[in-house]
Amino acid sequence: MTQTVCRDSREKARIVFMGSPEFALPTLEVLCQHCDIRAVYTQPPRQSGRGLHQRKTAVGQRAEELGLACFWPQTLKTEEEQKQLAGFEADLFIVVAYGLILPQAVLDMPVHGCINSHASLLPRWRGAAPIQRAIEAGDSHTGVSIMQMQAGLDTGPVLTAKKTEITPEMTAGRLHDRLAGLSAEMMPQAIDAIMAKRIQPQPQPQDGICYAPKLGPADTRLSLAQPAVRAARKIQALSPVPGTAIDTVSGRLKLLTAEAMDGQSTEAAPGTFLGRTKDEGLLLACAKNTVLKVKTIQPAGRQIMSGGAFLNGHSWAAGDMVLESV
RNA sequence: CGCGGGGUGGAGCAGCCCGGUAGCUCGUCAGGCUCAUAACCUGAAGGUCGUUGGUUCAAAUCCAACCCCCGCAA
Repeated sequence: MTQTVCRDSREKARIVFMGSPEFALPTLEVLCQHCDIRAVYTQPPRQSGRGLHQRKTAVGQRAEELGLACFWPQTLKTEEEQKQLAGFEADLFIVVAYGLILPQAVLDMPVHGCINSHASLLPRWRGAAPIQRAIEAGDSHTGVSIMQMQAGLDTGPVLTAKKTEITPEMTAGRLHDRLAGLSAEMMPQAIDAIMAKRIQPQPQPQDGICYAPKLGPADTRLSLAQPAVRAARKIQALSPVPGTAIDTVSGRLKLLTAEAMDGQSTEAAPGTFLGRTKDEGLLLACAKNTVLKVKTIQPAGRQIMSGGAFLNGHSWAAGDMVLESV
């Protein structure tokens, strides 16, 4: 039995997998079959969530369930950590949303280098929040790129990329799942190609570079003093987590899905409630006479519900200013 | 022991402080009005008020314990 495992292992690429959030899970699952995973690296458990308990990362948790050796160093800059990492004698490091910087010494460690899958069509949206920023910007499409890692932030030459459409109904959550799946689909081929040296990584073009800064506190508050189209994109870009909210006379409302009402206009000031739609939407005035249809909503402390359901329990009348004056 | 909100017919809420007939908006069903309708009118069905125990003549309401859901912050 042990011999069988050894024989299989010789044929499979020996890798170290590095990743942290859910985005990396589908790829981890696939590689579990396709490679000999010598070790999994992830971010250390942190206090998080309600109650501030120590929580493992999604990857840490899954790796444990899969019976994989799992490590969560604070940094890879120390000699000690690097020595351990080198001990796995991996052909390749696979990095998917790991969140720790790999020092040059680590990048140089595996025979075939380090490859990283990134949720955008590079060089567009390098950085921390490519999925959200692509939706927020109103991009018509995005994708996944797998690149050979370099020291810079998502600057390495691209091995392969796959494109997918961003429809108006797309939320960050759904796009996240789609791209996470794409990454998993693409990775085995990319690994085979690089191991066989069948692929020539293409340097990223100098044109079209842009960066996707990580989400911050400012992103979780929505201004209606912008056209409905922009507000709707922002809502979809932050949905379902962390979500973006407005403060109303009925408390804080996280807006989870919305669309701009192209055909409609209003004279009412931004923040005015304009009525409900037959399909359970809630209409709000935005800047420049535009109208926003909020489809789903989550009041603080409550469940997610449709705009119409929310209105059933609140006596908002068309024409009311519902934004809480600051 | 981070801070906080909530569990009431199918949905969203009020009632709780100050115990005493189950309320509102919507949905569903039936009928009516209408050329017609997502509009309007009339009527009906549908609830162990999260669970268990306690106090009381009487508990959705007061007390205790427990279960479940969620927001903030990180």
